[in-house]
Amino acid sequence: MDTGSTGAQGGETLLFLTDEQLRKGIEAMFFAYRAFTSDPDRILENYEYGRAHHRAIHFINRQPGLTVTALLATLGVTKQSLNRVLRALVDDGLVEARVGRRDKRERNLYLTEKGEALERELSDAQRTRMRAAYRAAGPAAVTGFRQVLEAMMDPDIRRQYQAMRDGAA
Amino acid sequence: MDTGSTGAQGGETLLFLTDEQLRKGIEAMFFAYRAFTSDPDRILENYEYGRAHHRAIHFINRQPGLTVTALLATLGVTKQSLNRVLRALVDDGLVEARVGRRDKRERNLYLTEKGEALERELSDAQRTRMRAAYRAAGPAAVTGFRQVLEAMMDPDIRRQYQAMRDGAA
DNA sequence: TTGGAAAGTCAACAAGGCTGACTTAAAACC
DNA sequence: GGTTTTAAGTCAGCCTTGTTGACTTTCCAA
Repeated sequence: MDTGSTGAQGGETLLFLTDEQLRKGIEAMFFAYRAFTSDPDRILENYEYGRAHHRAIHFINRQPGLTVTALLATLGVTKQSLNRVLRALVDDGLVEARVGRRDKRERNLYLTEKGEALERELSDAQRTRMRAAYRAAGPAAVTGFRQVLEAMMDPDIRRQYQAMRDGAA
Repeated sequence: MDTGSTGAQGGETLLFLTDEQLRKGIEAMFFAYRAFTSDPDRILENYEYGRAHHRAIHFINRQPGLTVTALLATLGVTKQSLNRVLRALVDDGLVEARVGRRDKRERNLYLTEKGEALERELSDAQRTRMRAAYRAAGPAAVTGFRQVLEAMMDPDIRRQYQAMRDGAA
């Protein structure tokens, strides 16, 4: 039904596109992603937070002053779901929601010092693993890694990702 | 605190290990993984199943006859959590749990034809995206992609992954 | 001045994790 | 042969994080 061994343009067999190769990639994604989230998860247990809080903190740190709507779009969850998380972070003094200057309906989100401290703790753990993997695999592998991941994203998100990539120098 | 611009052994600056590069990698993982799971998720909505059922089906298909304990170790969840999922799949006739031949305490898990049909539907969708990403990025990128993901896994899981990789030809 | 957008909130629900306690059957050990 | 351990299964209850639906307040803009 789906052998993957489709004849290539140049007549070359695309061995890296066989079903078996694709399955390996699928499993690698599953196992690697689980490892990737495990370090921050362990840290978050000590606080009263979960993965959802981590994601909010990450993107607020990344784009300080972004609006709730923008964060909603980035995270891909509902307003109600994000609100629960955001309220906890604001109440606990990790995130500040300032009334928009141009448009007073908007809330611009910023990390407080306390929020930045947690962000650093979480991202340090995550970067440590990422750094070890990058170092083990080497620069060429890292380029390929990023290329495949980008190609896998939905186009809208890819644009957003690339804008963020180019923006934050 | 953590500039990432550590001097290399050869005196060369490791640009691919800067904090910024690592953060890009972290975000790429997040966005790509979400896209990666979205196709099967959409299909599963039509049935009464979720991501947990998909994972069980995937690994039973991959290693037919594996025991409940082995599946537990692969998925990294509790017995109670898996049981809920597995019971539904057995009751609905997608998975068969045969009493072990050597050890009658064990249950060897197999997909039924119905189970295989759903597995195919799910993995077709996931492989279609993976194939498009692989094709867009090219063989060299795919090699790098797999290398980084493997390096990111926890060692125990990596061994398990590699065994599965080498086993299923 | 009125329509619509941004934000926030309440309530209820579902999936899928978790812990703890306990049973049954069978293997393994002594 | 009796005891201990292991594999599986189950019940109950809890938590996080997602969902829908309904509704309010504020405020920009046509």
